[in-house]
Amino acid sequence: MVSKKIATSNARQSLNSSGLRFTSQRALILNIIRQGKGHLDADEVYRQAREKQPRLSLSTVYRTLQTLKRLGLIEELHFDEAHHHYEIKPPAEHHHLACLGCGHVVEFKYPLARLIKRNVSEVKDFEIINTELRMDGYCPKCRRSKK
Amino acid sequence: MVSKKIATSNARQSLNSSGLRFTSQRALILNIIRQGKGHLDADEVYRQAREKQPRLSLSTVYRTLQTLKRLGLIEELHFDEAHHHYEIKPPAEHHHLACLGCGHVVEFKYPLARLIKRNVSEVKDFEIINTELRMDGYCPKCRRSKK
DNA sequence: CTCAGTGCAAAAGCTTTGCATAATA
DNA sequence: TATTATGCAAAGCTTTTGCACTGAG
Repeated sequence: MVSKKIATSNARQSLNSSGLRFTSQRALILNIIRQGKGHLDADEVYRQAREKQPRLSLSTVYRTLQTLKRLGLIEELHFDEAHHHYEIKPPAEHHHLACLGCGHVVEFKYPLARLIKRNVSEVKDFEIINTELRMDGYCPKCRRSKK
Repeated sequence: MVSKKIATSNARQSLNSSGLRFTSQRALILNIIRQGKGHLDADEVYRQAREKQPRLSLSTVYRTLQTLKRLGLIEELHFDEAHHHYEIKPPAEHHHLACLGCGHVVEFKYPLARLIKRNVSEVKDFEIINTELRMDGYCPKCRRSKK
């Protein structure tokens, strides 16, 4: 996979230029999130990571997630549940719709921040850093079998 | 306060018609959330509730929050932090913009669900139950004093 | 009178932290 | 070699649960 090597060297640069170190653990965790279908929580990252590095610890996962988040390499999402989810920070603003029936998560792009900033007076003078839209509902399949 | 008595009897009806009971604890907790400026987390509700009912327990707060949420009387919000926030469920769809500098939260109304459902093909066939938009950024004041 | 709700205490997640050891720059 | 990062174990928070007792309907 060509893009993986490029992405890895980008991550190395991001880390080094912040005075941080590029370790095998950080590379592994980043790759897991990059390839992760859907959105992974810390424990899922941990489980997948241990398949490659059995001695890796859960604390390292948590610390790495925070580091990567701080560097802007990944994004932290807040679902309904009690824990956080992570995904690679995408170039375009995008959002999430989760089915309450089957748990399936649909992603879609939509330039909301721009729209809101233009149309909502309370927001006009803010500098928007981050935008997260989360919707819940029922997908067609689950809607049918709901009752 | 006139509206309080009305709201209380509404809550009583909501509870009773679901086979649930209207207790002093539930009334108290609901009133605290109703009058709460901003968005309260479970512990803040607990602290305020104990001023009136010192023997009230934290478990009751959690159980009541879930009950009220299930009844649609309050809404659960997911901020950046590790715990949830609650507010009275407003009639119109509204959203939140939090300043990363001073923590101030601005609320604004905007009919997003309708808009998204109309404009995003991936969403068209879903039955939307809940929509939450959260944005972070810097308010004019904090933006100035940021550097 | 009956069953749902409460208080208390204990347990169960998820996440963070202290410290000695290992590894990067 | 000088720090930064890791692993391990322990602690910290938020939230949930079991059970006997209380109280609303």
